[in-house]
Amino acid sequence: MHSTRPTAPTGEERLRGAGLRVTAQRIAVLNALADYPHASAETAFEAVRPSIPGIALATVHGVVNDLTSAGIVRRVSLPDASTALYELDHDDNHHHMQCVDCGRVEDVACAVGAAPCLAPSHDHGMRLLEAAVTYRALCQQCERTRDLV
Amino acid sequence: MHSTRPTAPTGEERLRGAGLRVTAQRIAVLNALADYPHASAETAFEAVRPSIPGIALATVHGVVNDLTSAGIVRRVSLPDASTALYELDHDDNHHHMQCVDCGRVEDVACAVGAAPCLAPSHDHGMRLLEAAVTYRALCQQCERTRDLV
DNA sequence: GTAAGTGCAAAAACTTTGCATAAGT
DNA sequence: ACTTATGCAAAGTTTTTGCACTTAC
Repeated sequence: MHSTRPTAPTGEERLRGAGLRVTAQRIAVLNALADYPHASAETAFEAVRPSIPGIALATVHGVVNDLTSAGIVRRVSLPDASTALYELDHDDNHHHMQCVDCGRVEDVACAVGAAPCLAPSHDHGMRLLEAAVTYRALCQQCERTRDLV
Repeated sequence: MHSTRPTAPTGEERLRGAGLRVTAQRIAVLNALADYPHASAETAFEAVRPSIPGIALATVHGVVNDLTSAGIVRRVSLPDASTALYELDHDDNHHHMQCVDCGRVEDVACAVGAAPCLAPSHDHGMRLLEAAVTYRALCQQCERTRDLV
């Protein structure tokens, strides 16, 4: 029997749903973010170049900005990365673990699921939207290297 | 009767404890961060200029980098700030709440206290150092402004 | 006296902007 | 057709680097 489970929307569907035009550049960037989660604009640019040789880095910046505003992509700001990273927004409110030495980033599932997953001790009169958790850590490889010092 | 409660170490004591030389610039930056928590390098620079007219912005960057490496200062990377912010590290493992509209930052006490205050669902083979929580929120003032749109 | 820190200028890294051209609807 | 997006180049921001000079120890 065939599954009746709804499939995740394609990049094209996501763009149309947000009222954005479907361009080769946007599709290519979405594909690059699927291949390289937590990619910088530069990384996405390099990943996209083979399929769209003429693309400009400024265009990639424009694309990730547009897609972030549309809620299709999430911008991730981590303490130990100097540049902004981007990932597909799957509405799963997951968090990130980063090696403070090499900067490697891993996803960490959120136990709660819906945002905000954590209540602050004081709301400072602000309306809470979401809680982003970053786990700062040391990966095995870096820990070994560090022991040699 | 006199209190026997230990006082917080002074900037000079913290510098000496880290094996760093005590300079007027470093003391001034530490004082600026006490006056302006969550200051950018530029903000600290402006705050320090009256007392040390000849100081260079590059020096402030150097100071906050050195003090961050020494664990005296914490670098705070927030999703809705384009520049790095710095605060004195009081080892209280507190978190931050930021208005996504105006960028205002408030401290949020951590219920647990000691880092890491939160356990990840999966550690990816990494040794956990600390969990940093950023609450993205909307302050009353910005919410009102937004309602007018 | 020696090593560490600072000031300055220049460069690097990252992102945005303005405008003509091209492409999507 | 009309509007939006792209490519390019240029400028804007933020941060780092190299080297001579100064200061803390």
